[in-house]
Amino acid sequence: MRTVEKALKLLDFFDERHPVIGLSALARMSGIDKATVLRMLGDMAAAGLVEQDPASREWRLGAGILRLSRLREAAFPATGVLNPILARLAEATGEPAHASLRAGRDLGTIGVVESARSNRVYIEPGLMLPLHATASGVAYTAFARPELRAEVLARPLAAFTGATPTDGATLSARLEEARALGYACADQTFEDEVFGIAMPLFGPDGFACGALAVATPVARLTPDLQARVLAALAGAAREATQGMGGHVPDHHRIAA
Amino acid sequence: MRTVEKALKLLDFFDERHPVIGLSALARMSGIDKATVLRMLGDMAAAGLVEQDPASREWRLGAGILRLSRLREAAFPATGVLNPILARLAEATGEPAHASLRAGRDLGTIGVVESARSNRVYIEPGLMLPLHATASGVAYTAFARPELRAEVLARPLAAFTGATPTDGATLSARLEEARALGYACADQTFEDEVFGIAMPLFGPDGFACGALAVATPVARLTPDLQARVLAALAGAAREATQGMGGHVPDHHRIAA
DNA sequence: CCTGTCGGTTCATTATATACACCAGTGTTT
DNA sequence: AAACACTGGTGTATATAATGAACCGACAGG
Repeated sequence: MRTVEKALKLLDFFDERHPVIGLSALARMSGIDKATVLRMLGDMAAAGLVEQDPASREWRLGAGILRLSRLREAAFPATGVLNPILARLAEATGEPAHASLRAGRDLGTIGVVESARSNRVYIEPGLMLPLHATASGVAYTAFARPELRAEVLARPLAAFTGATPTDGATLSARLEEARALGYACADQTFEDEVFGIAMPLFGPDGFACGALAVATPVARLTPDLQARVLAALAGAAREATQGMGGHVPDHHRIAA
Repeated sequence: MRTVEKALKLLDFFDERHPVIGLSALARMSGIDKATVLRMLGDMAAAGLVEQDPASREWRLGAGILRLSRLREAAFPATGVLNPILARLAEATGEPAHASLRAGRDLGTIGVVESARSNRVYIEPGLMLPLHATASGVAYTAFARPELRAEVLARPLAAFTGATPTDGATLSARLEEARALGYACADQTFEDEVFGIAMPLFGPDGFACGALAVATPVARLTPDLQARVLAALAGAAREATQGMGGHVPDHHRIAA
């Protein structure tokens, strides 16, 4: 594997449960030799992607990421546009809403607004959403560039729950359904007890660049709630696409 | 040079003036062969650090950065804490305020709040602030870990204006002055006509981890304005340090 | 038609990354 | 106290992965 790719994969070991990681632990997690990991961390630290706590000698994501993030937001506003839309969406539906954009192979969650309820789905910040196993992923893939659809179908499809589509035929049917409806649903395909409803966000080229989604506990899902969510999502997704400078293609129609 | 380091240096060519860059242009700017740059971009795209516009084939910073940024903010809130403080600081002083944190060799600007005035200093988003040539850099370096001070003094000091301190003795005096005063001033040492006033932000270990600064056009700087800025900065910096979980060391006293 | 530039690919050469062994420091357990 | 199991970090021979010149097809302008 390419060295740069390997080094950057180290970043993926940092998440909500592992905000700081020691050298040996990171080497163990990644299966890469300690000496190599250390050199990679040093290189990434020089770019500000990671930084080392001088006291504990543990590593964490670096402030350079915040700088790059600001830089990207200045050129292509996404977070700034999406957050207020997510807030209204969560308010209107009473369930947490989240937005994700293509980042590498999968969708990276870049915005989450929780709902006020106590029993609600928890969406981890920065969670990666697999394209075949989430409502967002299916909604995105269905309206992404055709090459991507073929590529996703060719990949091995990991099972996250018993309901995860793991064969190309099933996934292909889901994608067709999403294209017909204009949105995608995921009934516990990624996490048990969680039902996801998602609509694509479009880029300037008329192809999907991400998704907007609402997640509810299956126990609370009623036809009425689903209808309300869809109505709110449709407006929110259109607004989000326009706000980011995207273009909703003519063929994209929401079943009302 | 290490391959990973070289690859990540490519990210630094993206700024406000160059939000998207083509392959050949990036190769030219970096002095690295086209083929190598392409492979590096591919690896970084797999991690979501960059992405390619499918239409124009040009490259830009990727959405994965937004994801990582959220992840870091969830673990170590900085932007979220600093922005409201910056807003109040800009409001109180009438001049733009900015915050920066250590990112690699220099300070990376991670938050800027402009003032309402028409004639004001413009701070580019994501700008890197050299440690020896800016008020923020001097304030940070003066209160950073001693090893860092030695390292900075050992580096060659680039001149940005005629007033930039380029020899160790001058810089060393500036650092001593900053340590005595508790803040640093920069009279056109980075940009002509710009006067910067900065105070350090402290980490949990009692050493500086960044800086909070106000920039004014030299023409407008009066003793009165400087006093107002210093008063506002002192409160803001203390608040910011505490908000990020840092610890203001006992020896750090602000001359009132 | 010629020319310059673009993004991208190929492949022999070589420079770079790798992993083993090792070191020093620290905290636990015996 | 002594042995042990960790930790973060270093040095170096070996092998792997990075490199860059040449090349390709496409496109734009003169």
